[in-house]
Amino acid sequence: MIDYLKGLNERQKEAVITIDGPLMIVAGAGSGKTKVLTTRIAHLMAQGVDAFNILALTFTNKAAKEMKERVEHILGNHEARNLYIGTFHSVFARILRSEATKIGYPSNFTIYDTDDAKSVIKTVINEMNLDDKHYKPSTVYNRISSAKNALVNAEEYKNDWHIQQEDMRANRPAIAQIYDSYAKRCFKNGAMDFDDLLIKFYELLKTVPESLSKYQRRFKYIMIDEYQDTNPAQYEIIKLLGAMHENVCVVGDDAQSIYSFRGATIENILQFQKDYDNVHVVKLEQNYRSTKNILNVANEVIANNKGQIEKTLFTDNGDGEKLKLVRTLTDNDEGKFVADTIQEQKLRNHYRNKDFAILYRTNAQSRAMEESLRRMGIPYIIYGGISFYQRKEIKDFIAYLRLIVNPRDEEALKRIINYPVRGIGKTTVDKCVLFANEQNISMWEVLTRAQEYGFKAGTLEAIDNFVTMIRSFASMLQKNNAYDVAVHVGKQTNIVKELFNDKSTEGLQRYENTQELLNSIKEWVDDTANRQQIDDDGVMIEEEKLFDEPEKPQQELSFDAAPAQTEEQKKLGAVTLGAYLQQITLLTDADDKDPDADNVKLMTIHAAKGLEFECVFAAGLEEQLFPSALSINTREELEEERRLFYVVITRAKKKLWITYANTRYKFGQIVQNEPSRFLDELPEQYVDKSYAGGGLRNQSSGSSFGGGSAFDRMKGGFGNRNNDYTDVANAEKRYGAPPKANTSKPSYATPPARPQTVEHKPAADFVASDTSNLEVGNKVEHQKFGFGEVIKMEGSAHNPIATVKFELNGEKKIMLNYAKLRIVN
DNA sequence: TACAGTGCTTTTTTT
DNA sequence: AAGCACTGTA
Repeated sequence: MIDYLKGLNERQKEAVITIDGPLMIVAGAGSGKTKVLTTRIAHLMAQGVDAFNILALTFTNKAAKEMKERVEHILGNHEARNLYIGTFHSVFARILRSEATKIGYPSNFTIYDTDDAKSVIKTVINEMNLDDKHYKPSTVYNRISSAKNALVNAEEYKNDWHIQQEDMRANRPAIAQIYDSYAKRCFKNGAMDFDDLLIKFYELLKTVPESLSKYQRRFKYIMIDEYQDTNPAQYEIIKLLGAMHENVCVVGDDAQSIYSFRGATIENILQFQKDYDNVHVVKLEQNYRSTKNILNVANEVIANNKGQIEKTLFTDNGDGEKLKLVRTLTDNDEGKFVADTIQEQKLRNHYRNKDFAILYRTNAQSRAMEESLRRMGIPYIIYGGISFYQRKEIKDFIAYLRLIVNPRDEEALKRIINYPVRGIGKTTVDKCVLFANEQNISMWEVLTRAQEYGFKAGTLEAIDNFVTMIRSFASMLQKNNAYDVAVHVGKQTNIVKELFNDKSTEGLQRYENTQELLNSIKEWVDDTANRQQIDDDGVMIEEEKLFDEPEKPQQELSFDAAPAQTEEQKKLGAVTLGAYLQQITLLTDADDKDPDADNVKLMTIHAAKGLEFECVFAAGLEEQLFPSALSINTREELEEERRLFYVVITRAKKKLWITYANTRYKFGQIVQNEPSRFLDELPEQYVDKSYAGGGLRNQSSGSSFGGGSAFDRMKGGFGNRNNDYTDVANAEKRYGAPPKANTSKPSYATPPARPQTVEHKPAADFVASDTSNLEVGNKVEHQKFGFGEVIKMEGSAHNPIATVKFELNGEKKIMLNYAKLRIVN
């Protein structure tokens, strides 16, 4: 075993060896939080605590996986596999899978993602004859979700005066009713949405004493990462689970609380100290991640927030470079600047692609970045946005699988009942739903008893065929693993073939996606089976059996009297389709991307929480965007935006660029934004300001205005101002002369002083030479820098870079793909 | 019933 | 810009 206490500082050591009683670790950014958590788990186990008795809740699946691996590494054995580590949602889903029947759900309950949930809400709204333009499913969903996260059920929602006032004011008084119907519909469908995974688990603990005591006894040590981002539902669950042993350790940083929109509240940190006596508090204030310059800026920025736990981050790291604050004309120019700078940094400082992250406030900002990176041939990967599992073809495929496992899943059923087209159209579906509602049975049941409802012969036959097919699939579940079932379904339904026959580019892509889905199911089956192998060898014992007498096989709510666990099922073990589906919805797309792959990472700041990168670009620092226009109405909202800014700054280890554009596209229209107010908060002594009028690539302007580089265009005539700056004087003071506009185009800014260049006037007949054979010693003429001599060649064949010593302007690195050089000799 | 074309809306962040 | 719902046509 590694001497794990070595290499910890005093505070970290304190946090690790304090194992009994409530502990709160206030961990500043980059203070070695993960290290402390993993070491603490290893320490617990080294002290003889059984891994089965340790529960660790993380914010992402990725963090859970990493934690497991690191504990394993420290201990040098595989005991860590037995730890209960995962996200709140996945851990609770797993437990609920074995306990769901106690609260009336089938053990194969479906997990609805946000799209499914909204779809159900929409159905409910329409059935209530409400206008779904006014009662927008997404608005209603958010409202319900907030309620759930605060442990407010439909009944309480209806009776809460304050909540009702809010809904009245928004002229949406029916939300309480929708909430009620929605909850009932989900229950009837045997489905839980994301929030249900929390509140149903809470309900289980509250209403089933055996379950409460079982898990209280089991989880002797509880650890919670990213505690500042927990919501009241999670708080209450922890409180219940930890009540027996009170060995609850929470780790968080109030300065990084950025999920209040999801119901998270910093109150939980204060409440924690009130709820337990003698909370041991440890502050980790030494930062090991960033340079002094970066950290100083971060500290000053966050100091603008009022309420916070007092702490001061410091570091022994070097000063590092100043931060670069860069303004560009457009969002496209911003993208170009970022791509150019990455290219330049790779060559100059030998960085790899994976050393860079481009972080932004909204997913929509990725597009401009993507285009530039693609044009430069820089490999990148985008996190977030539409995940793989949200693609239509994937959801369709999975809907079949869901229906097979849980025939009450009405969302899945409606999705595929006529896909591929089989003559069960909208009219028929509507009728089925109506019958189902009238008789309070599931839509599936209506289908199985279709002959009772007087459908036309043709329709009846179509329904019959459909039911027969689904039943035949379902009969496979007991003997076949998830992969085999999926392959069979793909073949029999013709959905794969249909996509295969679509020879359009999108069709091809969709076909490939279904193949990828099948591959990933295969991978999951193999992985899971492997882990089972270890069970058989006695290293690991699966699931809850360890603690209680074996439970009675649960009544399957699926198909006509499903038999209890058979030998075959036991042999099949954990690789069932049901088990597969249970985890699939909870996967983030970050989970199946390799973080070590050598590509530039693009993601929102939210998604970057907990990560670190050598070089970071914080993009889009503009009013309306960051801080978001929607979050500037209250101090609380604004402070959360500022914390978000703090988070992005503290992701950087070595270098940080902060960029913003004068104009950018929004909903297909150009909008003009002021620089972000947060830029005012950057202390000048740590920041270099500059202007990138299109970066190095001013020969190939791809900017939306066409013709010439941004810089060139700027030199053109300026017309009338037509912008609506509200704080002109201040803006000028900060950022130089005001943006101006010519008549037809948006305003341009005058750049702050650039590095001095002695202007060179090229000859009238200047013609760029072919520079593919350029070599050291060549004399050249550059359009702007004048005459010089090539002193060094580097870069790759398709992106050569020459270092030229100019007579008047000194040494410059010239990217030959973009610059025009005339070879003189 | 199925598809094609048209107009309309888009809330920041996510399990 | 783009996706979606709705309308009209075959």
